[in-house]
Amino acid sequence: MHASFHLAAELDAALVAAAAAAGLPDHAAFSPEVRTADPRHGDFQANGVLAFAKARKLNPRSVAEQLVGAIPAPVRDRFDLAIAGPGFINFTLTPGALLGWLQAHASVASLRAGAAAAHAGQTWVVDYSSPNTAKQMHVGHLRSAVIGEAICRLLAFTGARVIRDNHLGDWGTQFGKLIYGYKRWADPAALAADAIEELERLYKLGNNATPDGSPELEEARRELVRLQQGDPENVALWRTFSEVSLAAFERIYERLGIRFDHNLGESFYNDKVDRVYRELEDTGIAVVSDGALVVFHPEHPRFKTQPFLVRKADGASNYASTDLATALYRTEHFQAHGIVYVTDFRQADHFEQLFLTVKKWFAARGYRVPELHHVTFGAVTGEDGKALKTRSGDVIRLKALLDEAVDRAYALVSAKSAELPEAERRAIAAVVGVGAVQYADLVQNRSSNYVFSWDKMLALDGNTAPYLLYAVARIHSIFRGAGVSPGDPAVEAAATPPDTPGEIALARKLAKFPDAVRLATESLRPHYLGLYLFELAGDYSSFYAADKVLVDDPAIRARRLLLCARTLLLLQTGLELLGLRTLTRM
RNA sequence: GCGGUGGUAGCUCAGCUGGACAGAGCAACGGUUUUCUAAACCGUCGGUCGCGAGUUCGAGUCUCGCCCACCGCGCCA
Repeated sequence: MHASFHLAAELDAALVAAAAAAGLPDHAAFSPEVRTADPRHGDFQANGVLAFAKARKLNPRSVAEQLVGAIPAPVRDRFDLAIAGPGFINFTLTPGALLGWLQAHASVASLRAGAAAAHAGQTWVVDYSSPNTAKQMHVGHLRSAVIGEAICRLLAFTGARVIRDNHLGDWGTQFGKLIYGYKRWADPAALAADAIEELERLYKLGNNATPDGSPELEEARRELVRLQQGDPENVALWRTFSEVSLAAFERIYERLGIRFDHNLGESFYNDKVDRVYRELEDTGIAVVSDGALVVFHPEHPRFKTQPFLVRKADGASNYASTDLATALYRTEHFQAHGIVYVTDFRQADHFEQLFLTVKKWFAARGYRVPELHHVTFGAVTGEDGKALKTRSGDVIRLKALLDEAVDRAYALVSAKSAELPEAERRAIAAVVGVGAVQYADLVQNRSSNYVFSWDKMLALDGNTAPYLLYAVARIHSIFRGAGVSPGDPAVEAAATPPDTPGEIALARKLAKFPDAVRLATESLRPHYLGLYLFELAGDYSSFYAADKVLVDDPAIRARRLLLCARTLLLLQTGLELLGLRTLTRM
């Protein structure tokens, strides 16, 4: 049976064709707007008829009737069609069509092939995590890393070549203070034991010892100048700071399933900012103001007076300089079609100015202008509602958060599954604990702030990773009991169409996976996929409670095993897209 | 002052870019296991969608005004 991957897209195309076939006036302007529907009404719904008819003073219901009458047979055969309300067209998959869709999409490769059209042939650079070196990662660093990685995986799944770039904060005035502190108070034993902890201590000492206007601050500045001029001792120190920091970051990234292609920090662009200054001045985009090189955007209500400061009055670069150089490098060297920046909302102005400047600059020089997206997210705040800041004293270390999550998961798995050997319980706890932290960040719409709370971030029931992982584990358990592998072709060929309410609800949910992926990717909001997976796991759990899989009737058994196999495939694929690992037992 | 984001059930949050009676988790209360993993399932309770106007066949969603919270706005990143 014919079974396109993305059913909503197929219906959209069918309605456009039907509008032409029915000879609707002005049909080229008709946009069906097919989307997933409330299950009470159907699987998909065309909303565009109302607006189209209304604008042309036509009767919406009669337009809908003409469209329905002109829908081609291959579509009509697979959906129950209904016109409802003022002029919605509802499409409900028939049981046979559900079976066809499930049988047709049996592997990750098949899903990927169906989804890959969205970004085929494109290269996307994702700039995420990007911590400052010589500092521990704390809970405030979690969101960028977790959301960024999910976006990378979604883009790759939908066909893009993805370049993961960790734009480290490895350059700037803070290194003068750190070197100042290091040269006076470094403790070799502490460095050997926990280098980054010691560097953080030394930075604090250096920072406290160099108040504004003090001779000590002048000395710290001289250390920075020496570093920038290539003084061997300071360069060697700086290099050590970076290596030590990166090694510590890698241990966190490994636990979160993140592997960067590049760690091109700010220092990498040191020798690339002069070209930025030159081209911005040559094109007249930047001007000198109060000694600094700045960009104004006269067409913008605010940025016509609020400057984008690309070079400081003392001639030094800042993050605007390096971000401009970075955008150019990504466009020229990586041939990026799109660049995604995953940082918190406080940098919204910066990126808006950056994007405006890049577009003008690239257009003036004839460079291709990539798509530029700032993926913002809210801050993680303390109980006082204020953002957690690196310098505000006792911030919670990311490592400590993950450790605590794993500890709590271990206690739970030991209580629930005491019969499992300890090593396996440890392994399960690592997946469940870290997954719970990742999922907690991914299931929430990223734009709102939230107050940090151990209990919230480490919750293990409700809409959380363990709920999804548990559904996966139960499916594996069924296949162990059945003695067949998920996706066994002989079993699936014997399947009959879904029949019970539980089977049908689950099958209908499965067929909407493409919409969830599309929505999450287009909007760069992974929580849409997270919510879908939660609903899918819920439908599976209801089905599981209502309909026993391993029954004697071979046809019923086969179709339920098909549903189990496909739920497993989509849950595993979806969780992997979010950056989570899965389990076969828990 | 200008601008950004947010304000939805007791708590934490969704709400697919304007669609059908506003949803979920937690909490509270009640029920389900001699049957594939009860980390589950089923049910009950619970909302002036911050406030007020407006646009629309239709508004939690768009426009305007106001209130509250957090944040940004020239040499930190």
